[in-house]
Amino acid sequence: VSASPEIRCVPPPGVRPDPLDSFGPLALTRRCRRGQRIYDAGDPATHWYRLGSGLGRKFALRPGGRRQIVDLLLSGDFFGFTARAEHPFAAEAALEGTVVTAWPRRQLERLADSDPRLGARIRELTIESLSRLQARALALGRASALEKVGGFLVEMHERTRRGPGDPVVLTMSRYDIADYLALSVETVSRALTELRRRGAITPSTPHCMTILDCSALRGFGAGARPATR
Amino acid sequence: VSASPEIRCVPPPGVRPDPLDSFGPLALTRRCRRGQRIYDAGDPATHWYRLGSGLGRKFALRPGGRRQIVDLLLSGDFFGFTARAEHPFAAEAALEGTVVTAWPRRQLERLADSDPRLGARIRELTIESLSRLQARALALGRASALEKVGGFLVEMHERTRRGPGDPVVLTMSRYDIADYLALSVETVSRALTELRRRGAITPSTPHCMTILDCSALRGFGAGARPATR
DNA sequence: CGGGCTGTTGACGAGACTCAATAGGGGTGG
DNA sequence: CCACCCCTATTGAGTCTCGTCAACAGCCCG
Repeated sequence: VSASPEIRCVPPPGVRPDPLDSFGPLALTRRCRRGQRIYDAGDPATHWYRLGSGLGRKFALRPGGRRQIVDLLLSGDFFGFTARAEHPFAAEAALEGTVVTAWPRRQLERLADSDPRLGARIRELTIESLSRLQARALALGRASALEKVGGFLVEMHERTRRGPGDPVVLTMSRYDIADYLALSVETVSRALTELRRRGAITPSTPHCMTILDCSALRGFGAGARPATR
Repeated sequence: VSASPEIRCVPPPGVRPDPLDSFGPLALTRRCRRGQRIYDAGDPATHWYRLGSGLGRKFALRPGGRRQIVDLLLSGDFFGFTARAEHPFAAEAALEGTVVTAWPRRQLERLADSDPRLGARIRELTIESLSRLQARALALGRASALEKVGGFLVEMHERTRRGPGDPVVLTMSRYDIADYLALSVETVSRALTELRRRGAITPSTPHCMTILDCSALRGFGAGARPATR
């Protein structure tokens, strides 16, 4: 946990209250610069984290030098859980001023043993994280680039908890999207252009667009193929 | 939980003892036919499960009719955890005679509140499942088919806990592998042929092969590409 | 004002998917 | 017990998507 200005006991704004907040004295909140590491792959997994605001990315670097983003972290997302003693992936802030809260893992686990409410909350959190990753396996398995990007827009719209008519705000770069979907940047860009051409989205700026046809986004590229059994 | 012959309090053989086993009276163990559903997508998530022996698959059906296997379940794997009230995916036995144990979720959660050891064990299980899915996101993100299939062989070799020189036994069909890696059956078959041709594996039967060059399997297709961004 | 970063678009080629044919195996029913 | 058939696995040929290389425009920041 080597980072810049540290603030104690500061509940992040805009996030619903949490049983974990009652353990404020244990928590350590800090503000990160863009690209700043929260932890590195191989670091001892001493803490659990929650992203307060901004954007984070959990990723691995492939032998070829290519980056694979395993999970994009939005406000309220918990991360850093691992069964092993060391983090298998790295995590870093993807935006300037990203706020991250850290709890010491050992102490929290001890407290959970005496406080069922905390224990249940932690189970809930890991299961939520699990659901996110399952959805992710599905997204990565999608056949076409159009379907991947379309599904990504819907996912982001849902995860940022915006109304049906509200535009999606993509705070991450095209490179982040590409590495998240295992596509090239050019393909992501082309897919967005194509979705626009087909009238599924209307972009105002490159990082903000309105979803016109949500169901189309989900189903694009899903050509009727017979089920392989 | 609508299934054939039900056996109570039968600890599955070949699996290490578990705190959960002390709740035998709660558990319900059953033997499944090949292709038999354990639960369907949309079913109320009333139970947690462990696969005793055989093989299971957790999957989703895409609009196009294509199947995406979200997780392959091996002996000892726990599954069925979800944050929601309903299972987002379906799970079924992939082999004849697959043995599955089910615990009622509500009761287990109540017990976990009073027994820290059980609570910790459940946390551990979900986190293990989490790790498996993260590794999966990585596998699906791999670029080439050769790399996907190579990585799959290594994953199966590790997960079945066999010695370095022991052959990998693939109890699942090529279709299962294809749907797991989001490839077509033909591509999987061709990749295996190519790996054999390159001397990375030596197959005895279609479902059993010896890994000769493990590091090659991992790195295949990882052509040196410059890091995006 | 200049330089690097980001985003978009075009041209080209490699790799994966589809369609198709064939061989082997296991299970079922006659 | 045998024969048939369906399921599984493999291989070939053609098409098409996506990755790569390249060029270019806009923007922020120094």
